[in-house]
Amino acid sequence: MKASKIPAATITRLSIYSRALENLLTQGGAPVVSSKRLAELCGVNPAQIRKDLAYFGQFGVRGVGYYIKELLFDIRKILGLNKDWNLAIVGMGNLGCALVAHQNFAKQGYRFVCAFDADPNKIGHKLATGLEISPVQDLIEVCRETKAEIGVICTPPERAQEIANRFYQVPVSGILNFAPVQLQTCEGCKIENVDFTVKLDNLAYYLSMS
Amino acid sequence: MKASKIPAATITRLSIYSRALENLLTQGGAPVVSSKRLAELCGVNPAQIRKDLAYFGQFGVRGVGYYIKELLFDIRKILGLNKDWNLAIVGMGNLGCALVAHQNFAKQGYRFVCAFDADPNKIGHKLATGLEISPVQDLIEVCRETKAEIGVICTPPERAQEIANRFYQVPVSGILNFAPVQLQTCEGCKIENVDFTVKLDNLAYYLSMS
DNA sequence: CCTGCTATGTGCCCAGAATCACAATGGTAG
DNA sequence: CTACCATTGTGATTCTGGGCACATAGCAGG
Repeated sequence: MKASKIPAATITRLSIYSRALENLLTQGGAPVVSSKRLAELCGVNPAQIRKDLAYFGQFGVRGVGYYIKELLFDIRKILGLNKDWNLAIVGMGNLGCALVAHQNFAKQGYRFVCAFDADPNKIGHKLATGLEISPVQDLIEVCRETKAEIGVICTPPERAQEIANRFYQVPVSGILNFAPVQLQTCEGCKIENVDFTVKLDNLAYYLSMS
Repeated sequence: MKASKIPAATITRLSIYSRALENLLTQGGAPVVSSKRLAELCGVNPAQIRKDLAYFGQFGVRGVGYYIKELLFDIRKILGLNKDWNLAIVGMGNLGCALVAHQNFAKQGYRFVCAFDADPNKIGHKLATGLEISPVQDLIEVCRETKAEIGVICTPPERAQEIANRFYQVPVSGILNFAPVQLQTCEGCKIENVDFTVKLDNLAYYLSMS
């Protein structure tokens, strides 16, 4: 497809729209939503929403708005969420375990298919979901067996790059990195960082301004 | 100060620079780093770094580079990290507990001073740090007593807005929101969202493209 | 003291993204 | 069937932010 012309920010917003649409669905109410209303819920400009959607086709009805259920379906399809995705997670500390147990992943079709840790005491331990922790030495092999497509890194920062390199060898096509370091990238593997201390630093900056 | 003219992206990058500088410090080596080298570590353009810093003054030595220790100190000061920040956290599920236990917060000067949950079974339970879980009904009162400045929301999405509204009444000056909803904002309170399912959706999109 | 080298600080330009404003169009009521 | 209304889809405009390139300035060596 003509992927590269679409702003990354648009994709991020599509994801946010889908959350809002899900909420609208569970709340019941009218089966239609206008770009104006959806914009309020998402904190963006109405024209922004229409333009974002325009990249992918025409989804609305003029004079009416967007049919919530259908639009949600279409957006999920655009995002590639009409299939399940297999996740491999490394670093089963507090955060790692919390992520595996977290509801939102499963709900969106993300499934943890293998988990790793370097600590020998943790190997073989079963998580709440029944998933068993494997030694990190076996990462490449187990990832291939379980057909992991996305790697999740929850290790301390000094270990993160090494784990990423192994993921590159599997190979996985994407990495979600929770460690506060900038990973060296690799052709064919897309990296997304989740760094909440960065977000906190942002808050600290704005608070110390005013 | 002349806050508003500075791009949000610049602040985010400053935070990333500070991580890289911390790593350089612990690794030892030369006491000086060039914008070129730092740019490699952070995955950005060298000119970008110089321009980001230029918003706040002159920190380098021409022909030499930046003194790591001093630059780190200066950046932390810019970000408002030369003081400790008091955090209040709501929703002590897996994720909430993991955050309280997480090392990186304390290291950067973020301290959890109170914790809340709606589940009566959890009230009074002590966390690993010695922090005791309070009933969410007492949020406003306890936040004031403990001088909480930033609120952290780890509740399910349907509860998040209600918690935010209480935080507004305290008032806190910032909220770090882990729930996958767009919170209604409030004058004087800055909100930062940490939504890793959005990041995952981004990955899913790019992977289903190629 | 002077010359050359290196890396910063910064003015200028360009690209991309957000917003505005309007034309196009489907639905509805009379 | 026709006319009107509401809301989408989109061309044009504006603005923010990133990158290039050069002038500037500190340091080292002779």
